Amino acid sequence: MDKKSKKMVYDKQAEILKALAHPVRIAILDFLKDGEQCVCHIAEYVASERSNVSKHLSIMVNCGILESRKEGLNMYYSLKAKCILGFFDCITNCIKQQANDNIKLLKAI
Amino acid sequence: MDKKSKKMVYDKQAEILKALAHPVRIAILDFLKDGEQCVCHIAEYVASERSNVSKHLSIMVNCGILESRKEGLNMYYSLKAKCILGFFDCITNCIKQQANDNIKLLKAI
DNA sequence: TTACTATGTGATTATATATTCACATAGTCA
DNA sequence: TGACTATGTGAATATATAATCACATAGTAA
Repeated sequence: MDKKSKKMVYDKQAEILKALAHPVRIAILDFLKDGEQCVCHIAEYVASERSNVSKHLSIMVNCGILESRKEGLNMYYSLKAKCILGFFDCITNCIKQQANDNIKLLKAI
Repeated sequence: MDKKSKKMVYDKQAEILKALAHPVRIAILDFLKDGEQCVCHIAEYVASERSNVSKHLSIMVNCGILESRKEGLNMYYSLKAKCILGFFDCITNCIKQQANDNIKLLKAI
């Protein structure tokens, strides 16, 4: 792959990772892991304004992480890219290892 | 888990995802997938200033994604959390699906 | 129709992140 | 020692992202 194509791929990959890299959006993904939810329940779970939650949701829909369907007045959002749930085991391991390192450091002081 | 603990976990997870969510840092991870590299080679690969690359590297070291070792004048960086490489298959699938959707849309117009 | 509800959008402001440049540090080697 | 090289850091600036509020839209139901 040439340099320009690689740059394009890195940019696109970053776009998707950016769409994941926010505590509110991570909370949403966690909430959606067991199935679709409407915006009002999501907003309640993440304890944030609905308009703000709408924006977070649209960021994730736009990059293909979530999908939505309308039913009456409600919009239901669900996880489209289920493989993303697998990321969190790896991330949790990083966090645990860091925490253990800190404990060791603390004992050494 | 109570709300406060959940919030802490989401924040920490976001911190790690943020550390991944940048095209230069993704390029670095891609470059390091086959083994350690010194800063000068990394800077050359990602085509960015060394001081800037240093900062990107320290972001990833600080959250446990990379580790480093010094040899003479050079610092060698390597991937510590190898499981992160697995993320990119999932992300690439999202990108492919989006691209296919766009092709369908284009044909429909 | 009118009043109501859930959701989305645009403008503004606030906050966080990235880049650049000048300089500091640490190690190498004549 | 002094000149050199690789790397890191701090301050300033530039850019991107998030939150808030007021308002718009679309569907519901009297």
